[in-house]
Amino acid sequence: MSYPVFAVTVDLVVLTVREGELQVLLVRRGCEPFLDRWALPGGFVLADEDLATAARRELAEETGLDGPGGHLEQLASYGAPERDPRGRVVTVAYLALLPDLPAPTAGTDAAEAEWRPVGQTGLAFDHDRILADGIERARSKLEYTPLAAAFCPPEFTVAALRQVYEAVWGESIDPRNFHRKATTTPGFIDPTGGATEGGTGRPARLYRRGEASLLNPPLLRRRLDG
Amino acid sequence: MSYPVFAVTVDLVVLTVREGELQVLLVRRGCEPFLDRWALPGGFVLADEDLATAARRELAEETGLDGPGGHLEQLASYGAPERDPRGRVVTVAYLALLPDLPAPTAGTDAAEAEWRPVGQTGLAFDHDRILADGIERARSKLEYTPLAAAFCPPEFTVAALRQVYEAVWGESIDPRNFHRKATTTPGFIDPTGGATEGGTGRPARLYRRGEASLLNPPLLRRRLDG
DNA sequence: CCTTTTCTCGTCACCTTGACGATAATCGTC
DNA sequence: GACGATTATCGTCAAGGTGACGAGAAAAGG
Repeated sequence: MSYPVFAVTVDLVVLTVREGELQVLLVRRGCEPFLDRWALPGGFVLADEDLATAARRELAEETGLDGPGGHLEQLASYGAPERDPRGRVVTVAYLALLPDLPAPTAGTDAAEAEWRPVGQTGLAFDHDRILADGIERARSKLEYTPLAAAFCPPEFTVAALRQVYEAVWGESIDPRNFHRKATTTPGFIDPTGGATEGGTGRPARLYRRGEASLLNPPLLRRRLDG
Repeated sequence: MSYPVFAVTVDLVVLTVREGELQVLLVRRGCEPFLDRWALPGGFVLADEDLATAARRELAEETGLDGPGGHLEQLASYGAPERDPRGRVVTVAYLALLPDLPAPTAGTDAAEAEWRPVGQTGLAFDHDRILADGIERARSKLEYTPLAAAFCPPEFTVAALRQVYEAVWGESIDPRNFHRKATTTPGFIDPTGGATEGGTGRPARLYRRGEASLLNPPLLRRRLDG
């Protein structure tokens, strides 16, 4: 039995909240095809490597990060016959949510890598589509899981968490209602006992990410229509 | 630049509601590896074929069905290095939701294909895991989308729709509250004007699947805990 | 005609949410 | 040190959704 031969890559939709907006990590391609075009970071899966392992390796290579912070999950796979002019390539896209930590793209290779506001189009291959799918997944995940905390440092305030929601969803949220929701939904966030110092206004209590995997009840964004 | 060589397959988690319970289409393997073991139906992606096209082709081959009824979506990809002893194979799993139509597995090839209650384990490869992921996806989809109608024939009653929910979720639902929810959520179901005849009890109105892609508000199952 | 069955509609208490007022705790300035 | 600005936190209230459950409507069968 013979069967077609494929190459398999992983591509990463790495999202963070910087400067009050949702941004994505993009690299400028240094070789053909799509030379000099912006693209999602990614690379080939090695011969003896699991898909998730390849995704973690690429993420570490591009960002220098690896630790327990943030979140990485499989997004979807894309395998249209003509998506890569070099041949038959199937890519498994992963979605990463990272806090806005100091090391901005201070990794290693990846010609130039930069944080760019989402909404930029004209990416290489079918990466416009993959990015759009990743953003929608992130927006949806914030509704049903406590993963917004993956965008925050280990300890954060309710206001910081709210600003994540506002940046990812692109809509403003009432601070008082959000505070009630965040502090009363079981397993969403846990108080550390500490508080912020030195800022303007009343000091805010600090929280850690809660242990729940699902928000119950969920925190739904406003839907315009069905 | 050289890179590892892969084979790519699609595997299908085909679910239906039969005899009041959730069932999955399984085939008995006719060749090594895992000879005679139950497995999800699937096959290799052809040289010039898109992933979704391959999934639709396999679905048609195994079930004989193809029409507009039902629902097919990508589930996830699985590519552990040792998941197939023949070599490096990445599989893209698809989830199909089908009504319980007459032609039960009356397709073509696929040595023996049968509807089996979900919950059966001991499948070939990593298909236990894929099946579990598919079931969880289906349960979740029923919460946020009108896709339960994909398990029903084109025209159906509210009671039939409720029985789909009960079978997929494995819990009983109050018929009166479900009726209110199904008939008042915009875009969930649309009345055809017709009604059932000849059954026992009061005739039930018939409905078609609504045009909404998302239930708003969603229809959440009971969660034991976060 | 009466019972059984199932569909459909109502009622009521409870909870969650959106809108928004009020208080608390800090900083900067005078 | 008093005062206003700023932000965090807590309360209040009405509207809407949900769970629990009663009751009528419309058929079949004896």
